[in-house]
Amino acid sequence: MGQKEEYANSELYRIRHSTAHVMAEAVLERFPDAKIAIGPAIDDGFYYDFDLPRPLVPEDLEAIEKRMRGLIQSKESFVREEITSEAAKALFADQPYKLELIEGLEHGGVDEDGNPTDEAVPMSVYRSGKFVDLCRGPHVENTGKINPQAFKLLNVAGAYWRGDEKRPMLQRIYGTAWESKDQLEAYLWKLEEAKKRDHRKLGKELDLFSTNEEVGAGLVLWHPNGAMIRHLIERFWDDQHMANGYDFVYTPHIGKASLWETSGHLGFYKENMYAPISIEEQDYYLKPMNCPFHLHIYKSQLRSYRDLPLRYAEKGTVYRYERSGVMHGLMRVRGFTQDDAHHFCRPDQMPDEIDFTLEFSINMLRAFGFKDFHAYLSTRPEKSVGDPQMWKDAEAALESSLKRLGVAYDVDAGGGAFYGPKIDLKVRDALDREWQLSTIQFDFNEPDRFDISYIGEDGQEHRPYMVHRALLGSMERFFGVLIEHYGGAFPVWLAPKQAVIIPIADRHVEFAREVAKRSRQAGLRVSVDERADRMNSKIRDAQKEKVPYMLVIGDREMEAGQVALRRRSGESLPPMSVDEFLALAKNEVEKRI
RNA sequence: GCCGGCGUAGCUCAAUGGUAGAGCAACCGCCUUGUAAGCGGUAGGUUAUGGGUUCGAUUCCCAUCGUCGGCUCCA
Repeated sequence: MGQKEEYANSELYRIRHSTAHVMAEAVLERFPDAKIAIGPAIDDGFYYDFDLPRPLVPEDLEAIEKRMRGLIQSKESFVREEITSEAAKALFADQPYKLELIEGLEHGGVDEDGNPTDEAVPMSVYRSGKFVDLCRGPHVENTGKINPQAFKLLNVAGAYWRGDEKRPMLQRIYGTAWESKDQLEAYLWKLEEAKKRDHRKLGKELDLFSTNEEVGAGLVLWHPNGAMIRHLIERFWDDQHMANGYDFVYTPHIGKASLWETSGHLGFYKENMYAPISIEEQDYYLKPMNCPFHLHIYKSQLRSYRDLPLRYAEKGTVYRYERSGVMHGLMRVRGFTQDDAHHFCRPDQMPDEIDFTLEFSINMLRAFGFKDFHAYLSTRPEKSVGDPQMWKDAEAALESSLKRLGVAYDVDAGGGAFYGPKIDLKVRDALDREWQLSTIQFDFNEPDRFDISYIGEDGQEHRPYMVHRALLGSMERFFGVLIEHYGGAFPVWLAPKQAVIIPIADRHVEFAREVAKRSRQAGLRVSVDERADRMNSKIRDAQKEKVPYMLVIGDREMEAGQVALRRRSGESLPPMSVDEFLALAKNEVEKRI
């Protein structure tokens, strides 16, 4: 959070906030009847929300941007003025959104950034040129401090007034602003890079997955290449779980209404569930979660304290009704497979169990090339179920595990689910973007609802702790993140095709097939490009497919019984024997590079 | 769900109120090739779907589906 404050006090923050004001001034010139809402600085830029007489088009943005440059040239000073609420109301008499903000400030309430404030705040306005805005500041001295070569308006989007979907929809203009032209260009370059790595684009180019209008939105078809990667991920996942004390379970995709009544989902999660399927006068629901089934497996027999901890793992496919506008490639879908598990343990085992789970989670993610983690610890909200002491113990266990493992974390006080505190783990990818993957959540609700217990040393029934956890999150989302992290150039151990063997002329095909056969026997996924094309063209195609190894075979290699290895990096290695190549590949597969 | 945009061949894109065109890919043929595109040919589209306006719609309008940028949501 220190970082946040640092940013809020930086010159860059002032530049961005000031650029937002200049933009609002330009918009008001163009649309004198515009109603202005709020316009803060954000990470990488700024925005301003407007209520306008018509939708903005790209030409508007160009014109506004041009006018902004003019306003910047005139070096208008930003002048701060303290003001009474009466004066403010008079000043903004025809600006209903500002009036609402003023009222909010009068009573405490919500400030410009949407953060609650407890007490009346002194009101201030900032003037620059003809524009005056209710604003806490700070700003740069004058608009000339904004580098006209270092800002850009990016796009227009809808945004609810005050983020409330029951309030009016405004038009939000997003922009970015920097101190220098170079910084702006670096930022725009990063956006371009991100576009190139977009998993939806790469998914098509590398033939990894698709969705289909007729199948339905948010329902993913895994093509052979994507499915191979998923299989390899799952195989690794299975091995790790087997080696770490998990039991595998399988459970159905639907369950009777009564199951979801018991679990409580029909009470608090129904709007995210698919409508029921009715048969023999019973309603069945597609499962949005796996836990009720796992709870029944737990309940299927009497449990002793000696049986615990129990860890039930399942790559469970769930279906959730996501509103139509929220779907996004593989990141947000309606049908997805969670790498789910539920742990049941005694209170005395609980801290160790959390330690184990967090460490296991981090090790799992590390295996896929993620190095930077950031955790969010969410604690008890106002409305919650369960014994407050259990909450405290659980929160303490989560926090001490984070500390022990040295994971950087923020505390989201009161941000937990009503049924228990949790840790969410975010990873940072190759482009410094954060993605939420793992989650470790206590549940103080379902054990009660299903009335699960174990017999303790004392011969009495006790309620176990229950923890939900997903390490990768879901196969879909994890795959999406992985695609973007590697930019489609998967490490050798995950590459759907690890090597393409490229015979230069037809007379080399036979030897190429021999090399392919030996490679397959050694466990590699290879193919021979037997097309009647030039070697150059075959290399080009293999590069585009991002195949890690290209083995070129011509007269020289055939005579010497060797292969010429070209890596997708462009690096060409001196000719080597097939065995040498296989040893090299084996080594890189094992190292997971 | 909401605001706005988009939907033309497998892919990337072009064009028009008078029933659509290119490159790549595919297929066929020639070439037998040395580290990112050899040459020629063939085939491929009810312009997302359903309505409407019009003499005529792929183009204009409406709805639906899908999708993109956001918002809200993601117990």
